[in-house]
Amino acid sequence: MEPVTPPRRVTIVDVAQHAKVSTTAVSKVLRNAYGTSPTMRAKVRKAIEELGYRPYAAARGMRGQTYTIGVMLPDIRNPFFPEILDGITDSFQDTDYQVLLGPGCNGVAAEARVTEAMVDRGMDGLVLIAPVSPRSHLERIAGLVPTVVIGRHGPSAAYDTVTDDDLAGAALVIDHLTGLGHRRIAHIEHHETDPIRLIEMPNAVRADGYRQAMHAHNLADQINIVSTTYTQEGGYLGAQQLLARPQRPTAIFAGSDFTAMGVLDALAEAGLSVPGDISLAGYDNTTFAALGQVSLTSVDQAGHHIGANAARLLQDRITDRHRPTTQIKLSPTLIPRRTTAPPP
Amino acid sequence: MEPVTPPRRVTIVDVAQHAKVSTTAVSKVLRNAYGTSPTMRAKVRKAIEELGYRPYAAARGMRGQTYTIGVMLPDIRNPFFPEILDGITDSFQDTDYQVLLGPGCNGVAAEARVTEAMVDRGMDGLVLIAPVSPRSHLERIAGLVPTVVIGRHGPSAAYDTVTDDDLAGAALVIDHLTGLGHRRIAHIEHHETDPIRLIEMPNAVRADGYRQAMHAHNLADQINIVSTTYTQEGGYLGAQQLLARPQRPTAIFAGSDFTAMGVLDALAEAGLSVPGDISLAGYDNTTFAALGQVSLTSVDQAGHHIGANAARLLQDRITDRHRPTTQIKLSPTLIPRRTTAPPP
DNA sequence: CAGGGAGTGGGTAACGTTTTACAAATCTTG
DNA sequence: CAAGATTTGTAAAACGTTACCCACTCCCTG
Repeated sequence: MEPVTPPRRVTIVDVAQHAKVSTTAVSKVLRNAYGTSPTMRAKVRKAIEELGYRPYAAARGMRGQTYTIGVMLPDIRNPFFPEILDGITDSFQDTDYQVLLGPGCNGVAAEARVTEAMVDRGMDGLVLIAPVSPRSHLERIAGLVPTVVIGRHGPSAAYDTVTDDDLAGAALVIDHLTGLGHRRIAHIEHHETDPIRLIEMPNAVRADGYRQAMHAHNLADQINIVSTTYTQEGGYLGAQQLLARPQRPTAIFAGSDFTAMGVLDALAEAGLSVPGDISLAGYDNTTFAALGQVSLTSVDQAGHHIGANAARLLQDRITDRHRPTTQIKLSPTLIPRRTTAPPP
Repeated sequence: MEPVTPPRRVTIVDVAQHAKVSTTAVSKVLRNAYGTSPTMRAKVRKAIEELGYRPYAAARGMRGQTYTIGVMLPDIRNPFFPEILDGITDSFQDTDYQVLLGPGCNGVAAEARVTEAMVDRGMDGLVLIAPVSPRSHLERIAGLVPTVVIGRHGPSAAYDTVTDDDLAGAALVIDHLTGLGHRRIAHIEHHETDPIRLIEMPNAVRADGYRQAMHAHNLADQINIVSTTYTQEGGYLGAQQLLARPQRPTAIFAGSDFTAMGVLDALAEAGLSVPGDISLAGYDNTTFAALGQVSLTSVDQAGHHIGANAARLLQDRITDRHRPTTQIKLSPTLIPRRTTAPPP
């Protein structure tokens, strides 16, 4: 019923014969290269159309280009990443490049596997979203393939970066809460010990932003941090710890929306109302936060812009590998919702 | 500072020279092919290790295999797909295959672009998750590359399929609701007109399951369907329509969790309590449903199993392209939560 | 001891595209 | 109209890997 063997692919040679030109000519037309007359272009285009020819990426790869962009994203479950991804894919929409994703990178080993696989597949450019790999690995990869890193502070000579201004984002939250009259504002952070990551990882920068903003509002004595993880469970445990401390905070700044979800669970369990007893703010403005039942005040990173900028930087670097690297920092905005209100 | 040009890749030739064997020998070791002595394997392995050699996928692709599996997923935002994806990637974890994702496929044109791109890149196998493309396109692709289709009912001679038993899933919901005492149970479906899709698409099968289950419970006269889309907005509009109809239902079966979120918004706006005034059930058991603030009764498709089965079928088909096709249907389970209760 | 099978290894020709070098044809310009 | 410059097209050589075929050595069997 179905063909026993898949039909042989139409190649550039078939096109050349059909159009009665050389294979070189076809190749030139495909790449919009120099040295083609309008007449020839027309002939070749017609032949390509009639034969349904499509260039074979593997063969192209052998000569240097695969027209493929690899995007590594750490956790496909985080509803913040799709925004970035859309920004990237939209930017490559009208180019010859195809974006492919490397999935499920939780941890250094998995990231290494995926990035190496992308290099092995001859990808023309890489976007690494919020990688946790050590800097040395990122720089090695960037030395092999044009690379843009998203969500990692600290400049590099090897790769361009695009980040959210997490320092400013934390300040937005504290400004908002102090504006409402809060003074006892606690923070739940994602635990970090490695000295380089304390400087580069967004979670560490957010915690730093919290401290700086509290200082700026003369609330240094109210600084109250609990250190868990950016997960629902981390938020749950973190909130429990906060409630066990002597002076109960009137507001909690959770480092991510995921964390905030866990906090909500813990507060409900403790019989506390939000925002009646305690105000709560998150970070990332995920789909969760926008749900009517949740309506969580959160910080919106301009995800689409982040992705679009990364795509632009990558295209620039592909055309000129030796251009000096760029660092772009994008400003977040606060989305006030129903989980924040004046203190009781 | 950084190397001006990326260093030339280590090739199989370098390895062969270093190990003092032929390139053929190296290739054989790499592929665990027949005709290698333990001594030679050791020599080659050592050389590979010392030189840090990695096979170049593009070159392999020219000879037929790229060791790459492509997964097309329609909407990265749907929190149900990660489960499937994990099932797939876990299954390929310990093989030489690398899984890559094709992103952002909303619509027939985008799906065609991504699938073609995957074929062009010489992928060894494809998994298409809930594709909306016409059947003819799916069969064409499957004729070129081993393919497994997830979430599309109806058998094909060209590709294997793995689906949730949506008929049974709908029955689970109706059984649960009638068991609680409900009789006026309405359903919000995703609108579908194309005759083939009415048979093949999961949303259509769910609606059908609703009808059949209502019949089975002698509630045929209570069948009450509103036709919108599987989105939050679709749920919102659908619920509004239902509330405007003469007899208000005591329970709503939303075709997806997304839809249910919109229903919750509309009910809250109408001043109705859940489950006090109206019970609500969704489908997919997404992360949303599990949130403490939402706690939505939903149907869980065994996502991980779906993915794992798809991976297994794909590997089987790669080893034997002419094996007859298989259709696997997996049973869903109901997860009762706090949005369903006896009618008022 | 001839014949032959099993176990090892290597030589070589693809695979489909782009790049480099160059020949032929056409156009400028003094 | 000659001499150079530009345009238009081609032939052939890579790129890194694998498949196919052949050669050689043992060792077994009749």
